[in-house]
Amino acid sequence: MQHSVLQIPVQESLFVKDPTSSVVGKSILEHGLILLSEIGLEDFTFKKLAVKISSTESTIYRYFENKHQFLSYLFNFYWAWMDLNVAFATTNIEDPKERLRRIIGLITKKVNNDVRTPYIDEALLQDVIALESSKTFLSKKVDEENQAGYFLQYKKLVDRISAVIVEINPMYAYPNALVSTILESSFHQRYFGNHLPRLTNDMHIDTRLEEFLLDLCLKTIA
Amino acid sequence: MQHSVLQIPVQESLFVKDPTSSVVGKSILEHGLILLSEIGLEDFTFKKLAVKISSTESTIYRYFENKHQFLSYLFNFYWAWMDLNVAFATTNIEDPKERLRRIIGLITKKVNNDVRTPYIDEALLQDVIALESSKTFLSKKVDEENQAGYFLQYKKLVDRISAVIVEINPMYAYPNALVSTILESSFHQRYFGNHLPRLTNDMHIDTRLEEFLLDLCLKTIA
DNA sequence: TTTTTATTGATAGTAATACTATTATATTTG
DNA sequence: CAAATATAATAGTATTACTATCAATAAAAA
Repeated sequence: MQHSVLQIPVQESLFVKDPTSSVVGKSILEHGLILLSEIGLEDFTFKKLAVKISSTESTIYRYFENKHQFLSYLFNFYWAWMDLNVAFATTNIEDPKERLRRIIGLITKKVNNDVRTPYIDEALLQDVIALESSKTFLSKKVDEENQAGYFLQYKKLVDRISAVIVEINPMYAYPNALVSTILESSFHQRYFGNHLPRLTNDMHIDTRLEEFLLDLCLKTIA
Repeated sequence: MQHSVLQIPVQESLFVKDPTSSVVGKSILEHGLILLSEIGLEDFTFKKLAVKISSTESTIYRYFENKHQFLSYLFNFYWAWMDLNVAFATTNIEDPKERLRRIIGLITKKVNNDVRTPYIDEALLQDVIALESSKTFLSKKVDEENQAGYFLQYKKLVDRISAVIVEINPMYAYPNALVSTILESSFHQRYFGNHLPRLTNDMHIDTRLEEFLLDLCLKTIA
């Protein structure tokens, strides 16, 4: 019996050749993610990945222009997947405050591997995105990459959550700013909790992070 | 007549040889900052900087281990300088809310070059830190660098502002988290305003950014 | 099933990066 | 003035970030 497979759509501008279209491509995704989580973007090279999957650099270059594009692919995958989860978790919930509560629950809690997406381990992906995602947009090439659609999925999610905020308080002037602030903060506060504890207040437990952001959000738009 | 010179203290772990102790060192700081602002950290190399200041790579390596350490030096300089400004702007102000207001004014508004610090142009530095600062701590070497004191000045400022929050509301559970969130947000929201406007709400004008963060802050700790 | 086409692996090569080492020449300090 | 120190010039290495070529092989079309 085969379980259902989740197809996460990623822009064509984020790859040279669709990695999901072949066995090597899927291997690049799977082991590229693992390698990234192990050594970080700075030390990550296509050469090392090639050795790991018993292939060659030139093959990997046929799928991705460079490691930055590879990271951006994962970035989009993550947010597309999260957007799907958010959409699912909020359908048929009348009360917008309850929807916001569920959304903040989703973005603050540690995720588990989604078995419906083979070759991508979401638990690993979340760690990688927490550490590396800011590097996708903090670059001199933002405008060019933005034009190419590198940040579409992230923007879509921000829009979706902003809409909930507007529903709760149509007069609030900064819904998108608030949403992108809590999304960034969610990653950074957890990271600070693990590495720079003086910059936060004991964020080891998911529920504290959730309480911090939910409280901040509700009070701000009240 | 000589105007006063501000000495900004930077940890010894952030350089090999103190760049303020020599003419070449100061030139490295001054033109390194300019070059960074022009081409960004990814394309920045000591070779390019050496050419720019008519010196050599080996000379620059005698001051900084690598470009990451150079960035961290600037990161600390910026926050030490900002901490000084915050301290100055809040002395003799009784009301903690007024102090918070002034602090948020300081961190959200565009800074001008401080003539008391030769060879460092704070206006440029702010732009560079906005774009690159996250890269100082989002790395696999955080713990090691944290141990070495790479983030001391940032932590000091967060503590100082947190103390004000605690004064306003001693019961608020997340003062440090709130402060690091607004500091990060301040940079990112302005950046989004310039490059990814869909992630924010018209943050071109300093006063809007200020209003957004002050409102968020005051309501959260109310 | 054969031919065509596309994909991969193997190999080679280039320019740039991120350094380290050596030495002659300046410059500063005692 | 001598001694110590800092710099510039030069050279060199390992790695990175690619690009190019081509033979072997797998997949698709005829």
